[in-house]
Amino acid sequence: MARPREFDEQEVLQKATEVFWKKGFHGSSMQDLVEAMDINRASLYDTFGNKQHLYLSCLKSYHDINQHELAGVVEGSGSARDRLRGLFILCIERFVDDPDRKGCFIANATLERVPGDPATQQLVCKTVQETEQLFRVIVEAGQQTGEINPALSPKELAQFWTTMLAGLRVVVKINPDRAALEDLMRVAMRVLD
Amino acid sequence: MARPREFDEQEVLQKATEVFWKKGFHGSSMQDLVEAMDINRASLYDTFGNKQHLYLSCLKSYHDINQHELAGVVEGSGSARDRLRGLFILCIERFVDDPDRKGCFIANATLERVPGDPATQQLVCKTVQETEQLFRVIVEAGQQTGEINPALSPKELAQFWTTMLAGLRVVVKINPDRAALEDLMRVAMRVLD
DNA sequence: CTCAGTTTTGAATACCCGTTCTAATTGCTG
DNA sequence: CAGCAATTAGAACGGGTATTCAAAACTGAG
Repeated sequence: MARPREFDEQEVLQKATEVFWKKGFHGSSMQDLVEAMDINRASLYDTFGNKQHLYLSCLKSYHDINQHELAGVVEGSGSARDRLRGLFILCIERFVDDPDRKGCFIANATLERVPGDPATQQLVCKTVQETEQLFRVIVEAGQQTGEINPALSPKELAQFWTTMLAGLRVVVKINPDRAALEDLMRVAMRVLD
Repeated sequence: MARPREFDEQEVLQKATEVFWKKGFHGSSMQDLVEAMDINRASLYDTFGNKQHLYLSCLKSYHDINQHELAGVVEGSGSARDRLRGLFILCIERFVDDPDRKGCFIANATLERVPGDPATQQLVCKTVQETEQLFRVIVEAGQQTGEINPALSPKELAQFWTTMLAGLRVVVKINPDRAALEDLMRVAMRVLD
């Protein structure tokens, strides 16, 4: 064999994600990325292809981590309504705790890159479907226990919640206040009655 | 006097808006703008300052047109619920009818430029407040006529609707389907009961 | 008809972009 | 320890970036 890598691929990908997340695709230069990742230009290109490909790798990594975390809440214990609240509170926490106020990387990517970048669009599309599915699982569970009005369409409710979550991801950029965001959630919970 | 301008300021500003709206701030080059506006570089700089300043002028122009249109619906005739629906349907129409799927310029600007560009942030902040105020007017009218549960907080309802509208502005990028968006609106209307 | 005042023109500025190249360095295998 | 193979370093590439400049073109007032 030959000389081994001096860096951990996941580790530097995480650092690149921070840059893209904060500055967007066009707002991040390769110079920014090289400095943040603390690896050489050539290593970057050898390992991650080009800027576009690196961006997608970051987006995928972010998506996987996030979706896994959300799925944990959905599969957790508690009533349907509690798990629904838990989902939102988790997201709100992430937004509010970030001193850089980067919001949601995927939401940012959507508004910057869709339409125009089919690869990003595809990933976002997948994310939306998965998020809807998470909500749907909760709704259907809640309808079985009687917590949620069984006359309502699980699909439409799931889409509503997904939209609401997307809205939070915009609003949080202007008003990153935990209490206000949780108030919003409480109002939105009324559609379940 | 001296030589007069060969172009109409509002007209070329509109063309610049299209570019920024479609490609974002960093995604638009001065070359793109010069070509789209069909004026000379120097004229552009003389009239609009620099790229950042032109961007803000576009954003302000878009904001004014949009807000004026929405205010028209709010001040129009019909029940509170009808006017609420009217507001959403107007926005949905705009999104769905656009072949470029640009979404909402201000939402795009928010996720690309906030935080980091204080001037954009300030304009977005103002827009959010104005939008909330529009919703609030409708809610309070509806509570007087008994269409809307008077026990609910007008402020919180207005914020909820604003968030919902923001959510639509993200979702529409992925699924620009009128029927689906109107379904979302109908679900969201349930919070008023 | 002159000429001051403005706009237009198109080139030029200096710098940053994403990407690639060559050469030097390194660690593992035989 | 020799030699292979991959990684590293840092310069170099052509082209694009936002912005400015000097000169030409133009309009209307005196």
